[in-house]
Amino acid sequence: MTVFAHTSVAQRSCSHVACAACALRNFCLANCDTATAEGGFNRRRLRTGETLFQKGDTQVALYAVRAGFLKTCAVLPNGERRILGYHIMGDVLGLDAIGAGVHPTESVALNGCEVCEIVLERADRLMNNGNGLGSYLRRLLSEQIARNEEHMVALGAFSARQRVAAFLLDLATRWSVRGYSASQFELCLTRKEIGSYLGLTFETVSRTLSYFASREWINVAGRDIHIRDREALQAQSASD
Amino acid sequence: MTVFAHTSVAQRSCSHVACAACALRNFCLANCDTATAEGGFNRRRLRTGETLFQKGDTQVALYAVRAGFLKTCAVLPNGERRILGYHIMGDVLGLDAIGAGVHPTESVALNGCEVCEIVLERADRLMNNGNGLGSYLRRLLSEQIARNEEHMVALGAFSARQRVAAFLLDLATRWSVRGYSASQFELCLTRKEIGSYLGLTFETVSRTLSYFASREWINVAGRDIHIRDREALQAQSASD
DNA sequence: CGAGCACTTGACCTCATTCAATATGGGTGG
DNA sequence: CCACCCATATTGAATGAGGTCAAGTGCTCG
Repeated sequence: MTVFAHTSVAQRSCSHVACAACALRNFCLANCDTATAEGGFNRRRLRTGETLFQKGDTQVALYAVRAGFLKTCAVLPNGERRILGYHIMGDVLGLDAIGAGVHPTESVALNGCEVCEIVLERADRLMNNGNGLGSYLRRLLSEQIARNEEHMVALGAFSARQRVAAFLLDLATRWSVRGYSASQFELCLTRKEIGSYLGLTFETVSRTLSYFASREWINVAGRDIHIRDREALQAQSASD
Repeated sequence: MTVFAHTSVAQRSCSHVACAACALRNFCLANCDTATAEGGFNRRRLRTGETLFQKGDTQVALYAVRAGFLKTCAVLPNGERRILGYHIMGDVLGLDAIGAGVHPTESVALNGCEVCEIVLERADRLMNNGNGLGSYLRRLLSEQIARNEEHMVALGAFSARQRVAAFLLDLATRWSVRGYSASQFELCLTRKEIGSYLGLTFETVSRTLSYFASREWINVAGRDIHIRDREALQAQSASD
């Protein structure tokens, strides 16, 4: 196994053919020549409902979403699931498993998905070569902590309307960052799942969406959302 | 500036005199010969109420608590603070700042504190030497994510009694891991701060502690807590 | 000794949950 | 193609956990 001693000049740009076709080259872990030079990543395809990793899995790996939509859940002792996060193309999953060497959560595809998998053992080998991949991952980890902290604030301090408004705006932003419409998109989550993520019941989520629709801030048709008044939602998500 | 090319055999044991006296050698970042060999860390002493770092600080650093008790807060647009975590000896702070290069939170001493400070720039230099310090930090980051996820579940799914019981047990565990009593300790937080951390009002925290005391599960005297029935608290924190 | 903060406790109220009834709609098999 | 089913979603009404407001105690510090 070759271990790379030198760092490419263009650390953050991916010219390797395996990744050049990937729409995620600006997000993905593969975004580093030394990684692809070692042979690229495993690809995995998942159908709706299929499990990417389970709580307790010791085959610890990181995953970059190439296509599709996944959720990550905490599994409570009574078997209940609470959604901790949802992931769209360009997101990285499995960051909470590095510490213990065991996945403490489970991740499930919400529609057809394709992910890049990199087994941690291998990532570790790559990262300790002073090639910048290590600090890239540290940044990812730290950003995840900062995002989770925002969600903790929402869960601890915001009303149902604030949470739902913030959720819609977060989704809109994430899609628009990736070049998609910020005003029209599909909730790939059921009302129940949104509730689980926001610490609310599904009835409350449904009522709140109806309330926003009645004010003509959004249009709702099942899981299709059309944001008509972003300002109003922003005001709602921020209002004391 | 010397950059270390070789890794000490005893990566995780600290024999350097500056750290040998430190009760935290099993936790602290300094727990690596190459770090101390480069000259040790800055030490900072803080009085009650003094700020370790503020939201927006660009002098990004990590901190290991040597003594004392600190809280980390999110600062809301209206100036309100929500407590995201509290830290006792051996904990590491500032992990959420690595990604953006700016501290997104603030940290305040709740009593007299001493911390080791390592500026990120310097830490980064040390970590890219294949000496294991990088993967040590990754583990810390990942463990922080896993801990935050547990707290997210608590905030989203648990009742007031469950949250307060879990909080007491968490504190007990953290003290006992460090060799102190798991049944008798001081809450270094006010009721208001506990409430902020748990997503509750201070009245609810007070009432809940009184309720536990009335059941003789704990004794409460101001901020001094005596846990008399750990089993009961555990049952309470887990009960549906 | 008075001011101010932390804490406790009571009474009331509100927002979200719970329970329930009723659509809606995609998928399957006849 | 339709009929049926089950999961999902909406909406209403009742309930309750926790929030809000308020009163009063105790403690610390100047």
